[in-house]
Amino acid sequence: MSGQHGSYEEIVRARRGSTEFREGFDEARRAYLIGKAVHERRVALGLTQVELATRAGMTQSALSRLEGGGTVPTIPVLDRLAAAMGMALTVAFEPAAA
Amino acid sequence: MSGQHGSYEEIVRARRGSTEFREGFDEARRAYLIGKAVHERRVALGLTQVELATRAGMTQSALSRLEGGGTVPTIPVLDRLAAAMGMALTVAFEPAAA
DNA sequence: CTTGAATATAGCTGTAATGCTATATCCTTC
DNA sequence: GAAGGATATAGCATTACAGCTATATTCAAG
Repeated sequence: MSGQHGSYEEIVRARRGSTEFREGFDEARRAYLIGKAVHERRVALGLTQVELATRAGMTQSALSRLEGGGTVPTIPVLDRLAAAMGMALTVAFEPAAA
Repeated sequence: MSGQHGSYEEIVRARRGSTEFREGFDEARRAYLIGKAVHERRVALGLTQVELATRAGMTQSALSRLEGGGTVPTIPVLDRLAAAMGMALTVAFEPAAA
């Protein structure tokens, strides 16, 4: 058990510095932040998922998945969502923070 | 010929106002603008496609396709490109212009 | 014109998001 | 607790992007 325990922690420690691990983390955060923004805006508009999804030409299940941070949405989907929420999507390269 | 000619123009005219047509146009423009931004930044950095693609962990062919506006890139790819170009990607919902 | 580097394209495969339908689960009201 | 609305999840199919390799085309220098 102890051998397995040490081995597991070593693996996690090694992966933490790897590009793949970081990308996975960044993607999950990106998905989370987008989902959160959509959720908040939807609630602010007083819409159900069905209503917003219908407006955005998508399914309630897809919207639920998105709001929950389960996927990194495609830009066309985000464009449609933005329009449905009376907003505009900005996708831009900006100077990197120091 | 004239019947077909008129019919074709009517179809185009009808499609122009349709959501599908507009979405296709908006997507193409989105792809174009993103590709243009990447191209300009790459040239400004004095990098070849191979060099930038390598930095961004993608293939030269994918980069060429992207720069040419052939695809609407996924957000993870744009994130990697931004990092490779020393920039940051912004994806945000903003108030719609009037 | 030739050569080599840079870029664009072709054709196929793999992957992840989204769509679809159905259903489970949660939440609120009575 | 029951009922109904809202949301989350399951499982499968479809689609588009990106990967891969190879090659065609373009471009610039000699």
